[in-house]
Amino acid sequence: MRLSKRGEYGLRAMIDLAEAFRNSPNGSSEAAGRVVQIKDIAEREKIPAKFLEQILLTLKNAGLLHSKMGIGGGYYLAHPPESITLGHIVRVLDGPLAPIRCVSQMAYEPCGCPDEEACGLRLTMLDVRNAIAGVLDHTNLANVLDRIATTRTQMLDRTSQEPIL
Amino acid sequence: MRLSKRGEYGLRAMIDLAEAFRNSPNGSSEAAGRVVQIKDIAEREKIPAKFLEQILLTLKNAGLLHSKMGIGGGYYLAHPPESITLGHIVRVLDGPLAPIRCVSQMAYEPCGCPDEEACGLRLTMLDVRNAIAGVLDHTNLANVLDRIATTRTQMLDRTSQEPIL
DNA sequence: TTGAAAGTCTACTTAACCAGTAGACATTAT
DNA sequence: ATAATGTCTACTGGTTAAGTAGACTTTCAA
Repeated sequence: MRLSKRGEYGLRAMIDLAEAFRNSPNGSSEAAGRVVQIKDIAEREKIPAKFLEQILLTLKNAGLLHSKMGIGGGYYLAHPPESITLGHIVRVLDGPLAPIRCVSQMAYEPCGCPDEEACGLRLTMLDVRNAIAGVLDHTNLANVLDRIATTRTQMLDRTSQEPIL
Repeated sequence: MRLSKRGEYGLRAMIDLAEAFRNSPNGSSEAAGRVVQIKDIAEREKIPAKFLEQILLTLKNAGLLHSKMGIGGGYYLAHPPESITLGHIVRVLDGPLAPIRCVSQMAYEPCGCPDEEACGLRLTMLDVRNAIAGVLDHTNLANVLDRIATTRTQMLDRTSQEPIL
């Protein structure tokens, strides 16, 4: 049930880019203030730059990122963080979420058991698929950013309160 | 997010053995009537016998199965179907359920991000891990058998009613 | 108009892992 | 004894994961 490094790095990079998006002055042109270069992401997230390059390119070809070439260029989100789900990112980089193909929505294949409808394994794996998709398809980049922020705040609250109590 | 063939075959075999367990006369000795031979499972479930051999051995060494050697021997569940979860089986054959190790209960490893507590990826992957474990650790072999039975019944109901309506 | 700084694209590499096969061995019932 | 079973270990061929390399293109700015 593993997420590959591709998937992991891709998600980290997208979160990084979502932060840039949010921090960019609004009202500015599409790319301005939101472009981030591969090497900056690679450095911050500790990802091999050449590997990240491929990953971002894949994400771009899938329509999740836009890019600007040349000096001052880089990558930026193709859509606001609210409308990019982690499920989408993972599917692009790691393929179907389903543990076995006979319960996959995006890459269904019959598994060859005599009766798929009444296959115990299939029914359970469908639950697993739905559980995974339930999380990943309902979490978008904005949710992730918010969660980081509130977790940080909670931590600050705790440390500032402890000495008082 | 894939389940390996090892995992898939192992689950199918365990469900097969659970059926044998349930069909065995109760009150009989531990093994009697419940032993099933590798080649029978392999045939029914269309699994390469030599591969299945390894899988069952692994499951035995993990304490989920018992076996009887020699003529008339075979494998049988070490515990009643109610007390063997699919989560346990999958962990034995495929390792941790968690998508990344920094959210794994059975094989935790730090992922090296500056602040694990406030890592957005980690928080979301923890949700995913919990979603998977929620299904797999709360589904046991008896649940699977019951579900197969009720699904079959529903199908029969449908076919017998359709001509009437 | 040139060159440096970015992304683009394709091929390659190395190691690990997956799925399966092979075969010698141990145990048990008849 | 011997045939039917499980036990154990090694091997293999193919695929994938993770990363590296390098030539190419586009853009900006001096």
